[in-house]
Amino acid sequence: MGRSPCCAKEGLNRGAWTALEDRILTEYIKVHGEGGWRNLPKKAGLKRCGKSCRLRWLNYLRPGIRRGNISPDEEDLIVRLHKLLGNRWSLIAGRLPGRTDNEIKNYWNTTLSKRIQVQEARLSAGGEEPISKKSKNVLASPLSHNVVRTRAAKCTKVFINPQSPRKELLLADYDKPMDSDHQPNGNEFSSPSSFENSSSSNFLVDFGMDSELGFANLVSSGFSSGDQLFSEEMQLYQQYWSGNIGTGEDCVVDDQFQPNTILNFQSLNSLLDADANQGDWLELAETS
DNA sequence: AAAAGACACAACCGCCTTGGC
DNA sequence: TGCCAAGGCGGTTGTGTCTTT
Repeated sequence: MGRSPCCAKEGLNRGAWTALEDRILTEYIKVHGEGGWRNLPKKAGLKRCGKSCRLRWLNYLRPGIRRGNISPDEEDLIVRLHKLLGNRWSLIAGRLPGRTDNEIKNYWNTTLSKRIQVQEARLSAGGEEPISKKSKNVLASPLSHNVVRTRAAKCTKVFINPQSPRKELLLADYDKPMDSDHQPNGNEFSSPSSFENSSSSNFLVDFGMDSELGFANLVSSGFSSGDQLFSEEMQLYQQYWSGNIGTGEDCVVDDQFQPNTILNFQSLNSLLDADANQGDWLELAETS
């Protein structure tokens, strides 16, 4: 009944890893490589759950891990990315070389969320009650009004409402706040304009890509050097919007765009530099 | 100096997604 | 197409350390 546990718990070590266990795991992975976590403990001679081995390796033993001393720049980046992505720790960590999702998550929950809370409390003149341990989880949750939900929007086609100007989706439009009550469905990806018009079907994007991947790559590829965003795919996309690719009504574009294809953001830097509501312009549908 | 409370972070848990068959 | 195993992820807990009283 129910899900079988990842491993038998009996006779396994739990809690903090010893130096010896670390060495065994490191040596084993050096020889055999990563993967096969379930069988790894038995093969390596570790009395640990496979998941535990994986976590230990990814978060602490893996080469290139940086520990502690999160710089102000990194901190700033975390705050911005969290504002945009919510608790997508792995995505955030992907933008911070050497940092792990677990470390960032911990840092957020113990330090940053509180600091932000204090800052916000100062801004809003009324004094707020001190942060209790119980309120931590609330603080850690994404700010719902401006978090980009990037999950599961598989796309293979682009549909354009012929009535809509092609460049309607350029960044200028995204300055407008989106109707937060709007609940997109299916594979819909709507421009703010379409939200404002309560016409969610004006614009559908289906790029044959995992939008999460696309956005993750957007974040990781262009964030620190905004103009890099204008990759080949970007140029293709721009050509498309300027009418050089695809013609006619309800243009269907297949295979023109690679997974990293993104909308015409001027740069992610400017995106993140803008005010707190900036994240509102993008919302990808969650599949239900 | 000791106890209590707060903090920081490593590790665990369970759900979800993905890929192979 | 459905099932299952494996991997990945985010939330939560446990515990050692630090700070305050």
